[in-house]
Amino acid sequence: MNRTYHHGNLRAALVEAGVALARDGGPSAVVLRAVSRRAEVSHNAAYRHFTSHGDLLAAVASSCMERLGQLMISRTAAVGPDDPVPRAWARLEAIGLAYLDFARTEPGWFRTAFAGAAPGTPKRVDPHVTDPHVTDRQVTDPHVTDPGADPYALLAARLDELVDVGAIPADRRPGAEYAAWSAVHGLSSLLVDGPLRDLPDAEVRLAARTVLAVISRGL
Amino acid sequence: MNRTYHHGNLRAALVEAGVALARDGGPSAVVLRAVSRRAEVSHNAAYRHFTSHGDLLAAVASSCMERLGQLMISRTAAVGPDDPVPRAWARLEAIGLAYLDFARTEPGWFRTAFAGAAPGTPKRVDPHVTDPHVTDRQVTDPHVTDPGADPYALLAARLDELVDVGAIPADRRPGAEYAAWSAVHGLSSLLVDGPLRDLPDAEVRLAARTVLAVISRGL
DNA sequence: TGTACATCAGTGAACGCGCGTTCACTGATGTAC
DNA sequence: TGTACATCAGTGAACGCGCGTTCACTGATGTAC
Repeated sequence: MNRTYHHGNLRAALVEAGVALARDGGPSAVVLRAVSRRAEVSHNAAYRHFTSHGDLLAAVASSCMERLGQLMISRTAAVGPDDPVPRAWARLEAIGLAYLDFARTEPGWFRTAFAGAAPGTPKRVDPHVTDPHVTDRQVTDPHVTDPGADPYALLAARLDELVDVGAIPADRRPGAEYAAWSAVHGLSSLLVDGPLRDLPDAEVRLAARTVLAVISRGL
Repeated sequence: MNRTYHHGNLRAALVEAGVALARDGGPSAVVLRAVSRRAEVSHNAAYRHFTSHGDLLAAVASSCMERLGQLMISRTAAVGPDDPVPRAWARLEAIGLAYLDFARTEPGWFRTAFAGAAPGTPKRVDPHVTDPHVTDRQVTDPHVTDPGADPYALLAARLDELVDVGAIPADRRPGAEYAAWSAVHGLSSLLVDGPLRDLPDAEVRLAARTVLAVISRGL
């Protein structure tokens, strides 16, 4: 980070500052003036790189989402090379646990990742898009810089693997991502933000175990 | 609502006004001054009935939570009187669908119901409480006026029923509420607030069906 | 039944706050010749 | 290599805004005698 009058990479520095603020305070801490302050820049400099506060927040949210994806990737890679079937199950469980751990250890980032599109700034998904590079069901944020770290895609890959190795019948595959994602995301939300906020650790472990077991069994 | 200088029931009127605002705008629309305006009262009158804005918001959130519970109750009651086992399953599914429908048709209320305790105003749950009237695992808001309309308790009752009629083995009961609640809450959140916000209706139906099927099968 | 008085439940004005955004500006950079 | 100049990326001051909260107040109500 050079210290000339022209910053050099202010956009990235602002996102980084926003991520740091989001870590403790969640999305509401990503305040334009506070972010600028932290980046040691006047509070209107951000307008050279973002059209509005919401635009900046969306970029910060994408970065948080990517961090979640990175954790999922590293946990998947750490799963030992068993037989294909138990391995595929273990890898699914690994991304589920990564998701839960991310939510629990970085609640600010977790909340920010899913607060990217405020009401009034809906994230449009046009189902009739014809661009061949756009997959059939694109739900991720286009600003995520590493498309390989998209949590949704990572989940879909695990489910495909389960079908490929014959662990689950192919006719169970449609909609399976909704079930798996909902269960893990729901527990995360209830624990981070919701009425299970103060659940004792032992209960949290029981909840995590049960959720993952019910999903595996149910698929 | 009498129109004397002394309102008579301003507390209830403020909560009602807050609920009306939350319906369109979610929790962030429950602004102390806006609520007072809607109740046609000066904007500091609320301090006769609530200690702070957060206190008012919590009361509004409880009311929203109660509405969710009421819908779950009425849907449960509408389930036909089959044999005990399919009936118990149908009743579980009914509360799950009620939850999803509530989230989809009243997103403002749904978001407000779960926004009651903002970070900084944690809802304390003391696991060592000795009051015999407090159940073992109290997670609900003490301000809910109808304790019978507590969504968590309603879910627990359905799961107990499933065990009672022999639909699921008793050793599957512990933690089952986490799995069922997480899955349904997670899908609701992803659809209302999250990346599945713009999912086409057909996909929403597939998602709902899959989530409920996976949970039933997994239990 | 009438009156004095304490208490309750509202009012109206004002406070300081941090926010997002806009404006006219200026210093730094890159390019054409 | 040097210079003129357009463009880029910052600055500093100011804007209006609605917010939660506090203050001194006053009209309405209920109670004791």
